[in-house]
Amino acid sequence: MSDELNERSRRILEAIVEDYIGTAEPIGSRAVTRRHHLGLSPATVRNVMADLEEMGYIVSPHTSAGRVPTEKGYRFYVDTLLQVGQLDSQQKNRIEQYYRIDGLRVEERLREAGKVLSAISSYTGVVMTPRFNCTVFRHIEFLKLSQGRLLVIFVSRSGMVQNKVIETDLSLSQPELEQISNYLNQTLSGLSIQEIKAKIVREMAEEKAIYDKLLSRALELSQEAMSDELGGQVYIEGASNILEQPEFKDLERMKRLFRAFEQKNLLVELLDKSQLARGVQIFIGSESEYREIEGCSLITANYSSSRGTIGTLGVIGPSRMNYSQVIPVVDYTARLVSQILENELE
Amino acid sequence: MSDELNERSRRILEAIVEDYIGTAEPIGSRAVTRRHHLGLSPATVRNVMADLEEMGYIVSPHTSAGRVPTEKGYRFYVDTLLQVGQLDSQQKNRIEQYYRIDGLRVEERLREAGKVLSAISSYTGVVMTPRFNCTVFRHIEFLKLSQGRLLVIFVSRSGMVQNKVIETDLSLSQPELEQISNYLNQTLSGLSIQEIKAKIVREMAEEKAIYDKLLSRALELSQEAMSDELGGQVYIEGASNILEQPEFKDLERMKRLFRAFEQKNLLVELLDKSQLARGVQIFIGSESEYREIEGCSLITANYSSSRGTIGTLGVIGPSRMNYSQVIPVVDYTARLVSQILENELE
DNA sequence: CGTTAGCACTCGGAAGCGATGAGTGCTAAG
DNA sequence: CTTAGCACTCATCGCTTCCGAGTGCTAACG
Repeated sequence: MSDELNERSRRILEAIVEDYIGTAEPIGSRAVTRRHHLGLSPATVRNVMADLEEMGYIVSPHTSAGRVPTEKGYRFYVDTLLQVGQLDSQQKNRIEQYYRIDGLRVEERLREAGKVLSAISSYTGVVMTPRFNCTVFRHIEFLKLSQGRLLVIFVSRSGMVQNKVIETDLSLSQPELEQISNYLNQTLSGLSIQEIKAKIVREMAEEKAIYDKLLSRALELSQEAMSDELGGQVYIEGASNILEQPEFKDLERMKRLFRAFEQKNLLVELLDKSQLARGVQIFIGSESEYREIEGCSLITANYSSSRGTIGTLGVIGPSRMNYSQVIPVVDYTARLVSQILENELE
Repeated sequence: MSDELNERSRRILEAIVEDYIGTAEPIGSRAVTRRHHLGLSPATVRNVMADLEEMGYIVSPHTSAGRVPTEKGYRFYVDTLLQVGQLDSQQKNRIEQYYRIDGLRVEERLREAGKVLSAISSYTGVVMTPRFNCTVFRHIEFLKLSQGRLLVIFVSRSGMVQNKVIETDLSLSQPELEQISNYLNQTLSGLSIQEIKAKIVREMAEEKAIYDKLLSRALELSQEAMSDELGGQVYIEGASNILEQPEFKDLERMKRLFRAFEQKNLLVELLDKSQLARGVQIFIGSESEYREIEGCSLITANYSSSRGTIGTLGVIGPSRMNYSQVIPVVDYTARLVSQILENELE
């Protein structure tokens, strides 16, 4: 596909994309020659632009307007034209400043990261907390709420606290529950949740051989407790920031985006996908397969600790997004968050 | 003040407010006579309207438009003209339907309440979780994160889990921390946080007399742990709902509101105020003293359990809000939430 | 043969303009 | 005190016009 475009066409496409990112207004042939002295006349540029349009990289909103990049255009730009620079140290400092706060919980730090992303990029920041499955066990606690209902509290090695309510037929007294907690805390410490799940299944299979009532109950409870996926919460920060973008003058479009923000499960799916890949990922417009965020792009990166904790963060903005600026910011923030998860917990 | 208006004026003001709530368009003298047969001619109504305007209950946006209620107008309407009906059982059912979900944590239930408020009112729902200070102690747990940093987990009697990170000079081993946890769990069980704080202060004062090292450390830790206000989280649900309201055609106004939603501490302050009162509270426009939510009204009610837990929930919408419908919804939802807090935990 | 100048054409958006009509305040009669 | 009548105001709507940015095409140029 990249053979399709010769050097000149590329430079012109690049000019159009960059100018459009800057101005949010359709770019005409004249504007291209004016701002980038390519040694070409507007007429020549026009010919090239007609070709680019034919190939689907740009479109014109109406006859007498300039051209605007299509998704394909942005994609080509991002893949082959764009070179992402390093963050200058000034911006690095600016990001780091945000993290100089002590005594925060992991959750707060993650939320803070979302705010940073939003503030620096001037779009909207998103952070997905680590999936429970991807964390390492540190501590579990059972508290009896009422007959048949138990509150379970998990703590992961990185210090994230999660809780859920489970219903069970086993009628256990609080002292018995404490025994079970103690037992599990000893035997499961340091294992990943996935390992634990496997272990439980394995031991349950040998259950007939288990005469230890406590053990069998402990297994039953912990299976129940870990049954479904926990976590994967999404923080959306600075949603109002995105309203400054001229594309959201359009009321309808804005409503749709905010609806999407409220349906967080949608974002969870999307962010989950990007968790499989390494490095910075970029979804442009409908590539994300969610019509709700039509015309928007999403730039994500994973953060992780050597303990296996893994989550995703990123920025949502209009497709007309300042990729060259946002990409390194997302990248750097993800690294910083990883580092914090690593260091702060020693 | 209510002497100011005779019966006829009141009925006309009522008509204007109600019609305006319904149509969102300025109400003219003719419209009043047409929709409410008061046995008066438009000319008479005009005279009355001129008086009402003079007194500040209504204004006209421009010469040739009808009249629109002022904040004073809404306030008078709410205070003396409005009679709130009971919820019909159909709506009650509709609300209750939302709560038929099992196995939810208290936090999720509260969030759900916000969604209900939003869905039923078609404005935006807000819920403030109980302030930590207003809960009853159930359980505490200390986990060591790294040198000098401890994770503290609290559970309230209603099953709400909160955690924070504290920094301490005391270097304690995990077993010691467990001892302390156990000690505190035994001695503090069933006390309200406020009682506990008082107790700690009292016992600290007698500290010289304490030779029990464990006890003294336990006191120190728990004081640190409870030092500042926890909780008071605000959930905002259905923010996008409010965008359907014609007043938010105005981009600027909308931005301001969404900015306000992001500054949750602002809402915390506001909701805190209403926590002092009993029953349904109504803030109209600038009465709330927050310019950010200019032109908006807030209807709140407290929920509580006999255990002393207490929080606030409500609805935010434009001042042109359907008070007669929303007030009973907020009231009923608060009761329902109280009941759930009470029952579910047996 | 690629490039460029010239030109006619398109079309969205702003500006101007008058008609419309809802609504008002005032006055005078009932 | 109420109301009918009337002159007046002014936002809104639809219409036309104008402007200019931008295009595609053609023909000339190097």
